[in-house]
Amino acid sequence: MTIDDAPRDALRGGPRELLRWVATGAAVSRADLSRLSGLSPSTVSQRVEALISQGLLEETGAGRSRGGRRPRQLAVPTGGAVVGAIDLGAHHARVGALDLSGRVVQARTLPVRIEDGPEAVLGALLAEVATLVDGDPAASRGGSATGALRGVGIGIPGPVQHSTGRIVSPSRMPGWNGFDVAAFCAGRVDVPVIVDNDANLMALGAHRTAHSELDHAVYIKAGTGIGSGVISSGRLHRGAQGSAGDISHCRVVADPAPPCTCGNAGCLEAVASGAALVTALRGQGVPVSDLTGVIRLIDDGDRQATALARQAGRAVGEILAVVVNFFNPQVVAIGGRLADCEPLLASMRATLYERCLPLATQTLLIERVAAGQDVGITGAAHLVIDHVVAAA
Amino acid sequence: MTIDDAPRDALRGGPRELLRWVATGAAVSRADLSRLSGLSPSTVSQRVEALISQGLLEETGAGRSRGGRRPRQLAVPTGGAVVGAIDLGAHHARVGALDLSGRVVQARTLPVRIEDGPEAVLGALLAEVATLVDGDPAASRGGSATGALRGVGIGIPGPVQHSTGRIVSPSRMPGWNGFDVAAFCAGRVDVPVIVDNDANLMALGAHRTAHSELDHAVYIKAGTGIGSGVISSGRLHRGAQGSAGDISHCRVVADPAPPCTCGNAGCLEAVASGAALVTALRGQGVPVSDLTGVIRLIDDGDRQATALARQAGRAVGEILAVVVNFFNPQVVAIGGRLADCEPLLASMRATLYERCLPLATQTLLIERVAAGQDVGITGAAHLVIDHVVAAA
DNA sequence: TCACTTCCTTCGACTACAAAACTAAGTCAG
DNA sequence: CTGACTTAGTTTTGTAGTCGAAGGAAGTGA
Repeated sequence: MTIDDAPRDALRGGPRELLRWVATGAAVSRADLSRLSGLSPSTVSQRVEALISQGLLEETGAGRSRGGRRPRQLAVPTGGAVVGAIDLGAHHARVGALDLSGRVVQARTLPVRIEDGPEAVLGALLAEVATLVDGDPAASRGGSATGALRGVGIGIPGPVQHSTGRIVSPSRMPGWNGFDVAAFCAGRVDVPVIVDNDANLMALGAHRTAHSELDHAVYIKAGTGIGSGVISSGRLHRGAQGSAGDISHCRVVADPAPPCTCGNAGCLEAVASGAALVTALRGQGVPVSDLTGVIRLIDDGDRQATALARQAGRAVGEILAVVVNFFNPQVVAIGGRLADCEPLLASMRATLYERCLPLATQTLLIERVAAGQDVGITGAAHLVIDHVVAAA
Repeated sequence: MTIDDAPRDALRGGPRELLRWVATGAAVSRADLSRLSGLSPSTVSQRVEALISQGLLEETGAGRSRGGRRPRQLAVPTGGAVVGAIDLGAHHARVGALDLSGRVVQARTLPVRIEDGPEAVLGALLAEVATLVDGDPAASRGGSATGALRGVGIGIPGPVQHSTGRIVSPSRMPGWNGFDVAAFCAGRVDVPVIVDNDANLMALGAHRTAHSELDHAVYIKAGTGIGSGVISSGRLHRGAQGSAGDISHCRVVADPAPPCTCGNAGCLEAVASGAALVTALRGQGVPVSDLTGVIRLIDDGDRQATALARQAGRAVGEILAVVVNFFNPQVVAIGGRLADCEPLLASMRATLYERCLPLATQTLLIERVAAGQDVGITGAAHLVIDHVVAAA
């Protein structure tokens, strides 16, 4: 199924925004919404009515008075697991069932063998989504229209053409090239399936969670691979081919320049990704098997591992410096498993401050992505919710 | 005076867009506009009426029949020089008077000595604008409301906070730091003055002229200095501080890394700008005095100059590769005086194709900015026109 | 001359939103 | 515990923007 881009009303008083204000707790009553959105009370009432009738919003009794009539409290129906989300990683997938507010109701991490191919992997994950959604006690209690699955969002650790849902020459996913994820899933579930790059989903999740008031943001996902997601004017920027944010094969100075899976040498991914760190440490005779091991070594203060982490941080900072000068975002946040790695973060920060225009870093926030391991599925859910609300 | 950002209706059938379609010749009649915009004939008629009554549009008799009633031709009042524009450069300024369609009515290039300070320079240029506008024969003929000056747009070769019109730590403009251009000009002319970075204006001019149907574009301005302008979702992306596109101090690999005016070494500007080429050639004992001389040498096939141009092209390509991977534009165009320098362009292209994700370059256009020396003032005029139409 | 096309306007209807009036339900001072 | 005031939300009415249908204007072509 083909999904067009996020519609215009995303900003400024659209139903989507009303919903989000309620979901985030910024608004509790119709009066709040009226104040926040600038819409007249009558219009808000009308829209709220519509949202309630669609099951996207509900009344939850009266609130505390503020000196007059008590507000009729609004809430996004919680506990109803109505959105499925899959955040596929190199070795694991985070699968979740979320409610309409974007809150995680149920989630679990599953081991994944990408090399088993798309059918096997996605089939198993979709089954798990179904289990999680059905297993939600609230849903089985109620079971009515409100509790029904409304859509599934999927994040893929590689280039995805969001418009078609097709995977395009991924570097670490043998057997997935050209696979039409959306079409495959459409055959298994009868709700909309939205596919996007994992870094994009992280960006969306992090932005909606922590930075919704900022216009321009860049999120780096540093895990086994390395990628980024871009928010421009409050919306996900996917670019012409949908490959925006894919900085993994940007060249960085490194001596020696390690060869990359793409055939070139000195790619950011070959220097700063989790996979690269594992390879490099092994090459130095350190017996690590995976990224977890590397992170443990760094946390333990291992000299070799720390040096590599610093180098990785510098490399990320180098690329990010160009990005920050060019794009001038309000915030740069780093997520993924390497985000908790202090030496990497520190040298990334240092490089950024050293190499950027003072004007660009003057008020720039450089942060860790806060939302933890559920950012990805949160972002996926938001994408689905936006689509559902737009279609309503 | 403070100017807020381009309003929302810029896209999709707003008065601005109608005007532009007429200005570009894409539409000649109300029927054309209806087809192009998707608006109903009645709505178009109504809007056109409003635009005509504001003097922003006029009827110019009947057109050729296409098998039925002849269209009542529409046109933007031409010949009336109603927008002033200044494109300030390091040594010269292009000053122009343009009509509401963005066409240049009168323009001339003046020598400028930036070091004389903002008051002297801007004072002289504003006077010249007044002369050009008044000197327009059509304006003095008609002289009515239509021919009155509606606004002035100014491009500055350094960082500008577009929202306030203030210059922020420019690297090659001694005495200009912190100067409030908009406030200064507001005291001299009684129409809106809009100030922006010169690269942004070039980007806007080039996009409106040649790529108006593309969503995402990057324009490099390579002259005495080096900068870029970014179009995201059809609109100028200025970023958080308004410094977006300022890639002049991104570091590139160069051996030896030449020192930059900013205090660092190896900045793009210190390797690939016109000023850098002059300095480098002089350092090699070649007696050139300015950029014109360098370009002549390159055109003549001088070995040293060509080698430097190639190095410059590689440097630009290196940075641009990151930008293209990150931003994934539909087009990258290079303008400024160095854009006509073949060796530079060629090695930039080569570097770009070598270093970018195939997905990102697959359909990427890499071009020269077409509009010539008037792109800047054209962009400035568009900014002013957009503002005028929005205010109407 | 008549059917048909294209261009544009007029008019009625619909929609989205707002302003004002009104109902509902509370607080608080005396 | 009563009446003035406050806040919340609905209903009613009005207005602006847009569309669709119908129709007038002005042409072409058989």
